Amino acid sequence: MNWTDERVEKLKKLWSEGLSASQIAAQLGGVSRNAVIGKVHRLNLPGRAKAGGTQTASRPKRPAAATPRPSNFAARPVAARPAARSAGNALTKEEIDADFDMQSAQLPVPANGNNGVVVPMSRKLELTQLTERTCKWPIGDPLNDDFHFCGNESPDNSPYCTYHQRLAYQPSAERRRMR
DNA sequence: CCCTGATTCGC
DNA sequence: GCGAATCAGG
Repeated sequence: MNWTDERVEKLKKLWSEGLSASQIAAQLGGVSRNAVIGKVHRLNLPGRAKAGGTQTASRPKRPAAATPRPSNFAARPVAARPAARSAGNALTKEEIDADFDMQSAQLPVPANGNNGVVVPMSRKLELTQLTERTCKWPIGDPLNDDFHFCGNESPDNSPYCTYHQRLAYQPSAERRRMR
């Protein structure tokens, strides 16, 4: 992926809006957060420096000049993220609509802290802190300001935690029978 | 451990 | 110029 004018422009925009480097990288697609940060520096964009000026006491700069990286280093898989998230929001409208529908039908189950089932405790995550490992189950009205995501840990690459996974993947037939 | 940005330096 | 590796901090 190369830095086209459009991509640079978007980078500037998102960075100025305060999004984190990893979030920007996710939206641009095809780049790591390191790439974003590196680019930000090269563009001389204002970083997120600590005001005041104490920066960070003694920083030994870079320790070793001796073979930091082995030459037989194989590139990491990096998230094989096909940039499924186009531009704008992390979740497409379709995804939100579908999730929201299921939520309306099933969520009202109370947590009553007991036994093994139940995990309806959310971490009230903001959209900007969702990662590959956080449950992306939406909670609340997206139009409301108390809207957030579950955010509990989800196994491997699953978009949902184990609790919401079951709700999400129930065939509508079974759902109806349960109800 | 998760995340954040900052820096260095081989490519 | 690019960005992975690394560092430093929350």
